[in-house]
Amino acid sequence: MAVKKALPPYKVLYEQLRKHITDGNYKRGDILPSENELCTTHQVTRPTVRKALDRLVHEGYIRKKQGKGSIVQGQPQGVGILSLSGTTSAIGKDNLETRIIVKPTLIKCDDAFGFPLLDFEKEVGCYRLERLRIMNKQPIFYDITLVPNINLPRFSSRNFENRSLFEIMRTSYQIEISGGEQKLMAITADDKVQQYFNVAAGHPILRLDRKMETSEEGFFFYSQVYCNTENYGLYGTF
Amino acid sequence: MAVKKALPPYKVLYEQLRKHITDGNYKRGDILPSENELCTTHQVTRPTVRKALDRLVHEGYIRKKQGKGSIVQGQPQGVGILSLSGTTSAIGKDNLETRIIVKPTLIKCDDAFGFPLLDFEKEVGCYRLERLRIMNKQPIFYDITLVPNINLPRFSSRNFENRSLFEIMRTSYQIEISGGEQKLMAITADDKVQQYFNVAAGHPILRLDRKMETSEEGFFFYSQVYCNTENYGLYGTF
DNA sequence: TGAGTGCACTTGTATATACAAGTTAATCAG
DNA sequence: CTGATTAACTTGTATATACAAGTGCACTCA
Repeated sequence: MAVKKALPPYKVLYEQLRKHITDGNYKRGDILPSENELCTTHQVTRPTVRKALDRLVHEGYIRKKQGKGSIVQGQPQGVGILSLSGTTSAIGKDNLETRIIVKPTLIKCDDAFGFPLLDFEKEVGCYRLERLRIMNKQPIFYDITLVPNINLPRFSSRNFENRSLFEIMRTSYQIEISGGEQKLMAITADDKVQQYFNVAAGHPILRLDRKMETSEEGFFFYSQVYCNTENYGLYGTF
Repeated sequence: MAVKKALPPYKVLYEQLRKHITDGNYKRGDILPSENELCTTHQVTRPTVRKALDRLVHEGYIRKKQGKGSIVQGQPQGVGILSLSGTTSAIGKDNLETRIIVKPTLIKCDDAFGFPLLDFEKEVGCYRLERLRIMNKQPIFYDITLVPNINLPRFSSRNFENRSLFEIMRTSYQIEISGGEQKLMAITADDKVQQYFNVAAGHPILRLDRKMETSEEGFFFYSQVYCNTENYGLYGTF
């Protein structure tokens, strides 16, 4: 039970380099130590080093160039669709305000925005919360989130204002989002959305239904995001 | 100029296996020949075979299970945003028809759907083509593509019907899409789009502006995709 | 018969080595 | 001083080999 299996060397190296990048020890544009250097400093052979680097490349942390080296790219952006790109170029994070419309409430449901729920998820129920994200006094996102009621201590009483769910999951529960599925569509605003976004009837809205996979085997959560892309498009890299 | 560089063995094997999967010779659930078998049949060593398989895993064509083998997953869904998920679950590829509306034409432009063009791209001009993708007799995508006029032999005369640009790039020019940026928004159909999609005025449309990076240093291409998501949502994994 | 053991097969990880190919900077000839 | 060559680096690809670890089936023994 909970046997702490030693990480293979290539994963150790991967985690270490990754941390250096996310911590900012290596900045965008920096060149990582060469593969041979990493070999000697970590006492492994080149294929092992390359395996770690391959992973960093794949995830967008670094870029490699033959004859040159491994160039740090920085934090990969837009795993899925996360960041915003506005007509005004520079938008501080400070201008993004998050308001809770409906506090986390335990409900029973059979389906999460088109994604079928597992039997045990139906059984334990899900926390449901609604939030509105406002940028420069303008509502941009309205989202509904469903989180299955597995053992997440004090979940319903946590403060979700101005903190992303992803961040809470990671810092409070050591759960990371490892991937997911999403479905996108353009719709016209219904009454509720019209009101939240303060737009006219028939206004085009982007809707995003997502199922998030996590590092916790068998734990998923779900969200439905409505986005007013009139002034701010959804931006992402892939 | 245009030296036909021989593909390295691992890429040859990758292409071959990939083709077998996309052609349906290997179906979902099938087990690929074991790594050692592939070694003998292709006269390469295991690391080489594994490199090809790693790539297929990464792209979602196969899944590997230690002690068992390589299990075919089928067509990968949504590298970036590509595939479709309809209300009807099973949609054969056969039902997706691609029609060229405007054949590749060399034009000069300063800007590609919001992405600034490099100086040399402005100088050499771009091929522009327009396509309409039709599924079950219903137009789903309308896209405009801009490809800078670098040396791509016979580009303008190639057949783009029912073949993705990505595929042509890969097989004819050994150019792979390594990533990119995209911007998403919901809009209402303008006159042209209304006509192509045969929808009413004010119909919500999803617009996707993309800049594609390639394995060829400094070579990008651009597309603007209009999507009628009324019956088929855009589906992707991340 | 039935449960358990072991073997043969699979993929996972790692070493050691070799050469090809691209980049950069120093060196040398003019 | 300028320009071409060279040498020393970098990553890319490939071989050959070894053992660990997970899976599944056939065989054995109670």
